[in-house]
Amino acid sequence: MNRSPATTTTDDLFRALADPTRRRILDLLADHGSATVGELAAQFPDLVSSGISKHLMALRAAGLVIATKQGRNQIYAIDADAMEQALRPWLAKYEAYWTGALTRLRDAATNPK
Amino acid sequence: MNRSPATTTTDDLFRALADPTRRRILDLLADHGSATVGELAAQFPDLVSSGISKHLMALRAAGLVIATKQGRNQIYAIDADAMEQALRPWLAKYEAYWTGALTRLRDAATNPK
DNA sequence: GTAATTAATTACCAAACGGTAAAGCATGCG
DNA sequence: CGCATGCTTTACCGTTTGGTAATTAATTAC
Repeated sequence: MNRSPATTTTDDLFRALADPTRRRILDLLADHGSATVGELAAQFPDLVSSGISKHLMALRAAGLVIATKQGRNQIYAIDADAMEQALRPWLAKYEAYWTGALTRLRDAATNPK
Repeated sequence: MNRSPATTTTDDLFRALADPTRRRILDLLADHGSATVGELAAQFPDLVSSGISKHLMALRAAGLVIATKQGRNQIYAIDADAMEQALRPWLAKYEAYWTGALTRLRDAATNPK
């Protein structure tokens, strides 16, 4: 039962991304690589840690994040594959509109820094 | 005062995208090019048209959609620029993770259909 | 001018959401 | 062992959200 959290639906994805605190958690994980609940909670002085825990559960349920237990800490990290796979099909529908971004991405991909 | 609806914040964007009905409205507009409230409402048998109107106002407030009055109809269409400009900065943070998508986008941009 | 059509607004309701506090569960340490 | 630590779960609360119904406004048709 420790399988991947059932495929992330578009619904799950966008519901999870709707909250600014959850997006900031993702940002922190993206910057930091991975972090424990305590480390994350320390970045939110206005929130109590169980609130962070709930947000993390939401992100985990949406499949955007994975947790690995290490001692009594939970190490959280972004599940890049799941995030991409959930977001890409949706993005694909709108890529046609974003020729500007497409060009920019082509540049970035063709001429990686 | 008919200028672009103040810049769309990341918050506005994701809050607007959080609702499945609003995402489906965007899909319909993306497919159909543009549509009136009535045409859109016809695609949602389970919803009453004032509900659609409210969703459209939400999308408009988020800057994802623009409306032009034509007779007694309102013609809605996606505001592609606003959508891109709101989404791109956020996407940029995660592009690094999605090398697969990057490659695919490079192909699409380099070798347009 | 009057009636019909289209959309937006308002008032209201139930459900979902984000937050806290407190209890519960493992795990590590003296 | 007994206690502290780190995190999750539960119970609860106020606010926001998505929905409907009814009213209002504007435009077209008769």
